Amino acid sequence: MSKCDDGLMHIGKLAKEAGTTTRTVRYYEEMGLIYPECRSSGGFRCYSHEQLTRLRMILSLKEMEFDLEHIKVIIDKREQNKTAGELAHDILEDLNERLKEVEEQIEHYKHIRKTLTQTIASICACLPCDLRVEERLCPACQTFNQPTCQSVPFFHSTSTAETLELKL
Amino acid sequence: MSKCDDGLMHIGKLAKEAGTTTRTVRYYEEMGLIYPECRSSGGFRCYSHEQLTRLRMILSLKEMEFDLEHIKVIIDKREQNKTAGELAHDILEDLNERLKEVEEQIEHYKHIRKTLTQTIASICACLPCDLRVEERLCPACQTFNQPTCQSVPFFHSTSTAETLELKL
DNA sequence: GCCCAACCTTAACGTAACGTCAAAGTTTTT
DNA sequence: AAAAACTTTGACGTTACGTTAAGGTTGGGC
Repeated sequence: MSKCDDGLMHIGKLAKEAGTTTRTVRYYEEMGLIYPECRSSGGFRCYSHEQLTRLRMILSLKEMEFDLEHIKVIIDKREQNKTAGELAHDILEDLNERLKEVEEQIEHYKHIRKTLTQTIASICACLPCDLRVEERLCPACQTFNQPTCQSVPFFHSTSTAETLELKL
Repeated sequence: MSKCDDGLMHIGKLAKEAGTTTRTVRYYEEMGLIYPECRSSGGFRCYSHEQLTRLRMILSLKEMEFDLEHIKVIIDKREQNKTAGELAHDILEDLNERLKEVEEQIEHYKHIRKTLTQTIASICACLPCDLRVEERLCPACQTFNQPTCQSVPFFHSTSTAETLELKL
């Protein structure tokens, strides 16, 4: 009979059940997010099923890419003696805020995609060019913002960038 | 007449022109991405307009969220004595690969958005609940995966998560 | 009671791309 | 020449862990 046997588990089991690593669990402990129920006589961390639930909540929020600081704030709200309705209200704020950020991320990456796509199209035009490095450095092509020399690829962008500032 | 006056500029000017910071420029130098044309007698870095163009290229690629290691590889390709067409071919590979990753990012955040939206909808149902913390811990609600108790909010998810694992 | 594998402990360095001092030297302006 | 503005190197801080390292603990078999 181990000291940690009445429904408790060591860190390895906890981590595996939650689908994470022991290092992560220890780190979360350092950050004040989760603590073992007790320690074995030898110093091993022992966790209850309730801890497992808590860990799963943390990982859930992490999947939404909340940072640990924020996750701490969110799960600590449960400890404040509020009604479930009040708690729901609080947490909804966090989730809605995060939702907004996520939508901004989507827009951000759509913007990147657009720029990339346009740059790719531009550069495709240069595939047939046979000029070498030295030849590419002709005065005409060094004219900024004016790709006057047709056979020498010179991609650029102003601050209202449509394509990347790439010089071949 | 400064030592750095024939069309050259110090690091502050360079950074400002490129829309970045001096710390960033120095860091890029550490990483082997860009070097000053020369140093003043007092040790100040002096950059030419060509360096500025290079820095702009680096920042352009950074906006596409290439890591610096990769950016180094890409801009170093210009030094290899290839034709513009060959170079274009090489760079197109990098850009297309990045494009694919960006599209994955978009899907990733769309997935997060979906989960968040569904969780928000679930939790909204709990807003009218008046139960307090201790009351919420009733045996019925601790039954995993079975929110049998209607007035006690208990949000969960299996591995095929549709909403977050949040327990109010 | 002993042994060994499998597990656990703390400690500490490494990561990416800079931000942010600090203390001291240089350049530019007044 | 003094002061303001700029630059230098150096070094620690950031986030969320991964990855050794060196050494204890547990659990099961004999």
